[in-house]
Amino acid sequence: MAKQTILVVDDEKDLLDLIEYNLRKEGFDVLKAENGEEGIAMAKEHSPDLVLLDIMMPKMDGLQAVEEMRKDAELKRIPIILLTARSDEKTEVEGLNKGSDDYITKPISTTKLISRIKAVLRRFDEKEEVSNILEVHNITIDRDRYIVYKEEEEFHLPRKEFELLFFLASRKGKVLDRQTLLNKVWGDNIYVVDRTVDVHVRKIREKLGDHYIETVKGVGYRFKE
Amino acid sequence: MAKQTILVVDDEKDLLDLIEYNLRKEGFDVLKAENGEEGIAMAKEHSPDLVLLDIMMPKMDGLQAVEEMRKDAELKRIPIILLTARSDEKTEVEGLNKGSDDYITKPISTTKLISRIKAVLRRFDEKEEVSNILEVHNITIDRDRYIVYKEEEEFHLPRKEFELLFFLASRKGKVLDRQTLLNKVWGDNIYVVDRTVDVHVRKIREKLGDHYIETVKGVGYRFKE
DNA sequence: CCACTTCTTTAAGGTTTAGTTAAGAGGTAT
DNA sequence: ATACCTCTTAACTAAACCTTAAAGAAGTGG
Repeated sequence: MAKQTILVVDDEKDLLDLIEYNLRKEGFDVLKAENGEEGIAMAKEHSPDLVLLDIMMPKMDGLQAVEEMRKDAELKRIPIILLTARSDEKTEVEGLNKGSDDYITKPISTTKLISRIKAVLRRFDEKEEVSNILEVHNITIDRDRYIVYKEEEEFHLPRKEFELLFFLASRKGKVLDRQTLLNKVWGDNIYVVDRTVDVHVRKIREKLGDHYIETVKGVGYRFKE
Repeated sequence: MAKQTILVVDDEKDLLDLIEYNLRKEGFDVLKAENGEEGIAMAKEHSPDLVLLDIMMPKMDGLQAVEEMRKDAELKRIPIILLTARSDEKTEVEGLNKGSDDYITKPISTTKLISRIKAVLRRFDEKEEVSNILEVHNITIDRDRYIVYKEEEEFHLPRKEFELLFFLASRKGKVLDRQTLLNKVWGDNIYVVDRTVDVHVRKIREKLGDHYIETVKGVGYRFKE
């Protein structure tokens, strides 16, 4: 699966870096902003999967930012977790009322932070009724089961091969260059040489036959229509 | 859906009334008890959908009450949320170990209380969606009795192994990653390392054979279809 | 048809992930 | 108290997977 992006908004640089470090270690992509205004601008530009928002900030405080985001059509469905210096019931209630999805008090335990983030993301994922089953040509790619079916036969591809196939198939017909594939399947900040894509394509062809993924020389690969 | 009933057990009458008021406003039915004993009696009589339990109480304290409930076949699957005067890591851990499902510290924010209650209920609803008796392959998993039957043989799995098996079996075919399993079987706010899942899977395989739970490397586990 | 670029294929090595074992902390039952 | 469970963790092993480099094949443009 492609990496999920988290926007962290906090005016304390040190904390920002600490959180970034921990989130990246968990495999998230991280965006940083140092005040509410900047945060909102960044959210609009990058559509992160979740926003982690400090309440106490200059320029525009966290609560205001929550309000802003909830008013904005583009942003209103992005989950928000608020951070605050100490447990402050009043603010907390206010935050939750304004539309944040969870609330964490400093000092932050990293484990707790990560698990809350994942819990919130999962809750949102479950809401989306996206089908995880693709049927193309004579094969079925079932992402719930991680199985590819082809004429009664089951193929259990390793994760990267499966994700690559799934991604190509979900964009059937469109030519995707190697960099795009790397970004979407491997993740934005992961550096691997682009030949890696070729090798995976080869493995897929080896298993399923070569009539599914087409090479477009000089550009990339395409799942045949 | 019919109204869900919540049993609130607390010796402070004022708080009891306050909570009742707020729960009713949210559309719950409310039962009240003023000590552990009374609470348990009431739980047996009315089978509430959730119990909200103060830890500090005369007669029988909250932790004892949790224990009692977890031992009782009728009551053992009713979710419990504990209330306590202040954050106390030790008691919290103890409470969760004894089998409560969540933990809230006073003073209580109404919003938070409601949202935790709904979260816990949601988790349990998901579990209850399926019948308590699953028949898959040649085994029967009976969650009313906590027994797995396999060709005339009975297997009494420990709680966690059982719940894990049950959860996997109830989502037969779907690959579930470790984090999801931890959250659904162990609970959202409980932090254990994900290798714990592996160990439990191993124990299950050891007892029932390894043809039920499949590993999907890099992703998670799946109950074979 | 030659030179050049881009892809394919192979195989090895390194990394990541899962399996396994054992030990310790708690709890429970005798 | 003692022995026995259950759950969790750490540490080691084993295996699957991913990545890379490099050599050969296939296209492409002059």
